[in-house]
Amino acid sequence: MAIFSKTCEYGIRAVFFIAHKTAKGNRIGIKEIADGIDSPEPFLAKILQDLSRKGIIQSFKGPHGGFYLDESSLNRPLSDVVEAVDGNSLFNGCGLGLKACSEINPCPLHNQFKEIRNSIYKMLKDTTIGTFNDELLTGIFSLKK
Amino acid sequence: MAIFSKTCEYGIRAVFFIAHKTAKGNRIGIKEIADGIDSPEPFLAKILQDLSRKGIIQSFKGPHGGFYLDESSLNRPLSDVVEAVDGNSLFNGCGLGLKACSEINPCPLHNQFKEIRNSIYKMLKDTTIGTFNDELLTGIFSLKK
DNA sequence: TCAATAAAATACTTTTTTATCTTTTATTAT
DNA sequence: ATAATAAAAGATAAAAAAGTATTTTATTGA
Repeated sequence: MAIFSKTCEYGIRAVFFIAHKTAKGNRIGIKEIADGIDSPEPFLAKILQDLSRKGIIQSFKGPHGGFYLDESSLNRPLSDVVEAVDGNSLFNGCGLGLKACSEINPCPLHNQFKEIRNSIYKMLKDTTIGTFNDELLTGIFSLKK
Repeated sequence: MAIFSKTCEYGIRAVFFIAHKTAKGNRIGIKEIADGIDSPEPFLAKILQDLSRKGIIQSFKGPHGGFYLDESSLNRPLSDVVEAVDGNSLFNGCGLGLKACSEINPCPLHNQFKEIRNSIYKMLKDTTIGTFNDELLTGIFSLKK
């Protein structure tokens, strides 16, 4: 098992890619994004449509249309993307799958998981969609392969 | 998305349950385990057969048969259970799903995920199947609901 | 207005995960 | 030996996730 669903992995890679490709007000098409992050195009289209509907990214139809990010979207934490796609069970669900697990009715690993969930949440909250724009321009980070 | 698959959640809950129910040399049947951890019985049977085949737990057929744990199984780290069921991608896979992600070809979140994976691994390595036997006897921990 | 462009929406297929059901094998006690 | 017990094995089924294809809507520029 991976931490995120495939949908979420593609979604995060896509928002990073869109961020660094549309830094100066332009837009980018689904084909180029899918190619840039090595994902199946029609599947990614659905993911981005969903993120667009939820206001996480922006889009525009027609010629010279495409996906882009406005200023406030660039500053969104990655946790918003994850929550939009995978929900918030990663941040507050029980590690052993118990619905009623809580401080007063804990599973054996309750406290251990609380720490881990918090560190995942903190990491995603402290990283914005635009965080890596500079580094992506220099090519030191990979979003495909 | 949860951290573990359903299969793995049931597996971990089951080994904890078997550990505390068979502390004094006896065995426990699949029905009682499924009931004790609130899991679908035939599905759990599959999981336990697999764990038994892999030597993570022990079993015995026939009257008074059932599942149990020998001394060395009780001292196994939980990471062995997780690895047997979900594989080791949780411990060494890329958070963004990139096959070739590594120190020399990192994804943007490579270092952040390394820390998180390490803390998950450490937690599972430091916890053995028998770790909670005493606490489970007192009923302070829940394995169902 | 019309053709071209590109995302949105919808419907569908495949694969994987989760779950169930049936038959077989091993063991015990009578 | 035989009947009862309980896990092992195998075959199927249902649900969810991943992926594809087709049609519709919005926008632009000629």
